Amino acid sequence: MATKKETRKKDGPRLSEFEWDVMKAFWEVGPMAARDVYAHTAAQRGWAYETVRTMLSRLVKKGALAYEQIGNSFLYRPAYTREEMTRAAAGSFVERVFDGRLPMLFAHFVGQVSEKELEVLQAELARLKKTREKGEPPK
Amino acid sequence: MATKKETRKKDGPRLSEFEWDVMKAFWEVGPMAARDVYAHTAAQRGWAYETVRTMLSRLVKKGALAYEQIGNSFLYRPAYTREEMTRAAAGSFVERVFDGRLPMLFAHFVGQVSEKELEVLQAELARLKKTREKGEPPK
DNA sequence: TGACATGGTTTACATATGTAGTCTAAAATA
DNA sequence: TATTTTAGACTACATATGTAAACCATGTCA
Repeated sequence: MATKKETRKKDGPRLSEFEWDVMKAFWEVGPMAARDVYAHTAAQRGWAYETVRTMLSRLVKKGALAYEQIGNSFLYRPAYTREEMTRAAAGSFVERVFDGRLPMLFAHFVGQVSEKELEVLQAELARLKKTREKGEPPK
Repeated sequence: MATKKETRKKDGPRLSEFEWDVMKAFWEVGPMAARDVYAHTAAQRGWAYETVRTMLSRLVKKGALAYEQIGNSFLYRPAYTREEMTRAAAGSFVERVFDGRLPMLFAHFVGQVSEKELEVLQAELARLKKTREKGEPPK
């Protein structure tokens, strides 16, 4: 292990389950106005427009979304990348469920990968290993 | 199991973050009375005894803990194995954060494994692959 | 047998979350 | 300019969660 002390990067605020859905919509389609979010999520979630706006407000309040005014319409966009948010969520998940032990996590999930995913994963690991052997710090 | 539909004892109730801590204590040390849980968790969490008991009550109510009376004392024990609970938590996590795509999950975590873990993981994958090639269904 | 331990039940209270409505201000558009 | 669209701010309300106290029943031990 390169470093022992996990440096707390800007992992962003914690998102609730449904807030994740909203954020994912943003990461998928980019900046949106409230109406777009409504169109995008209500279709699958059945949310009322007002509910979407409450979600947006809360996300803005907790700093997960930024917005800029374009004329009368506000354009919201994620204040963090999906990777950053994912890092935070993944970290607390591993901590909570697997006591922070990645091997436990892998042990749990490897059995679920498909044939093809397995091969992709193996290739990836091989590549990662080679990268590390070359001394290049991963990521 | 005669019926086929059989409500396949699903993966247990959803646990909150701190409820996980309580459950982990049980999976680690086995059945406990309230005061044991208090001794075990309060040390690290700073919970009041009453708080521990509230946790226990809620966990019983949501079916995560079972208990049996032994004299005056009640002995609580997990109603699900850690594996079952983990499966549920892991499933919803992968769904929420990685859209249910395991490759995304692996892509996220492989970069965090240490050298040694990497090798162990590779070995495990190789073994898994071989197992599958032999036609044995995984798990 | 009476105090104490132990557990149950109930209550409390703040924050978070899911789900939404209302009322208002400001901007766009007819 | 008047009407419509949008966003904002405030309000609502149930359930969940974190944290705990109060009160009650009953078994246990001195």
